[in-house]
Amino acid sequence: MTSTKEIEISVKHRIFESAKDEFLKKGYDGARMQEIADKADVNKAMLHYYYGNKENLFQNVFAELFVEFFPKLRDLLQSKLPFVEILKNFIEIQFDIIARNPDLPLFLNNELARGNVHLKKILDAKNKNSLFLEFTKILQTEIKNKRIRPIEPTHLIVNIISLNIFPFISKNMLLINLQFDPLEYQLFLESRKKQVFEFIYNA
Amino acid sequence: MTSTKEIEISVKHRIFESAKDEFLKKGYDGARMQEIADKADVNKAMLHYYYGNKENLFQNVFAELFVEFFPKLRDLLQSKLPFVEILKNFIEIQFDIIARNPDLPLFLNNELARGNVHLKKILDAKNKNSLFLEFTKILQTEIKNKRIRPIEPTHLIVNIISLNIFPFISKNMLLINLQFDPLEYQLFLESRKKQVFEFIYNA
DNA sequence: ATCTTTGCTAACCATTTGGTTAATTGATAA
DNA sequence: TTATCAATTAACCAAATGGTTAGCAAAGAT
Repeated sequence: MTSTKEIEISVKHRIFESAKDEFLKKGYDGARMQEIADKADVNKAMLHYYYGNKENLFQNVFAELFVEFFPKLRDLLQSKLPFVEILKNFIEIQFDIIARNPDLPLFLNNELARGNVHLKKILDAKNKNSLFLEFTKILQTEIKNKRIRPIEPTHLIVNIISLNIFPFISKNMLLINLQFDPLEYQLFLESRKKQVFEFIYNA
Repeated sequence: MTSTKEIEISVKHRIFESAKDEFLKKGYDGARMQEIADKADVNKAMLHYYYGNKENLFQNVFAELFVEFFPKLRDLLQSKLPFVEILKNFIEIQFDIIARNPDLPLFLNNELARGNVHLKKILDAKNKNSLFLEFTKILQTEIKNKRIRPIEPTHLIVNIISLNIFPFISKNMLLINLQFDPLEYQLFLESRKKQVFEFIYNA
């Protein structure tokens, strides 16, 4: 029934998923090849058989993590929707993407801080004609036409990203400082999307 | 001139500072005892002589990192200043503390994400009668007296923290996404304190 | 039937890394 | 002067960890 080919895909895929878990949770340094193998329920030698070495496995994993990230936001910014709608959608789309990958932002910042050159290259490339440049232009037009309060576009953009991403990056700090239990935290996140929009809109 | 005692203090202190650097930069897993010894210009055995083992050295380091953190903010919240002043000072004090320890937030979130139990304990303890609870009370009073726009206090607090801390945690991402060079980033940070206050105040 | 290729495993290897130890130095006290 | 004790070092050790290898088993090709 299971052809050699199917098995190959399945094992390779299990390794990949397991590695993704492990790297996201523990970072490059903390991740253990043996642990990845165990979670994928394969012999450790299989990791090298399919992916050569740790570094390469790592790169395979996070190269995939970006595929989803940018297209939706780019489409939005090029649409002709009214500004409020763009703003609202921008916040929501970004929020949803991150909610689906809650460990990603902390992971990325970590690897960058660690000086992961390869990751930096990938990001630089993805970021060629920058989303934020485009957003900046839209904001400048709005400000010139006095449809929104004057603000340095860079700051506004950073504000939006901050408000959206920070609760995910700092999940554990928030749990401690606000004395949330995990359920309360969940509810908090769910009410957050709307709150962030309102907050930005008011400011 | 240099008595034995002075040397002891000096060597131990050099180890401590070096370890702080290394742990903040690389995290527990990434930090290397040899590297710490080299940076402190001492024999590796000295680390164990003075601090026993890696775990203990680590705990010594980050236990100290909190001393400065909370008292100032607590004093502020217990003062009788008008709300706007409290808000303004809260933002500024928090910002300044973090600006002086820019690597700390990322480090903390990391260690918590990796399940550092000891760190969690320290934070729990420091956080006993919570700052944020106190701030929440102040906010509720202000809202009841209709001096500020109604908002869930938790969200407002998270907003303030987000806006303040995120640019430090995500330094590298911002450098890439906004295509800043380090100098521009520096200037950006300096203008940020005021911007954050205005933004919050308007919202 | 048999040869070849591919997926897979156990056992092994080399390096790194946290940690130890025995010996040395140098200051201080007797 | 000598005994003592803390500070320091080089050399070493054991465990962990990323990586390799020789061989097996089963599917496909000839």
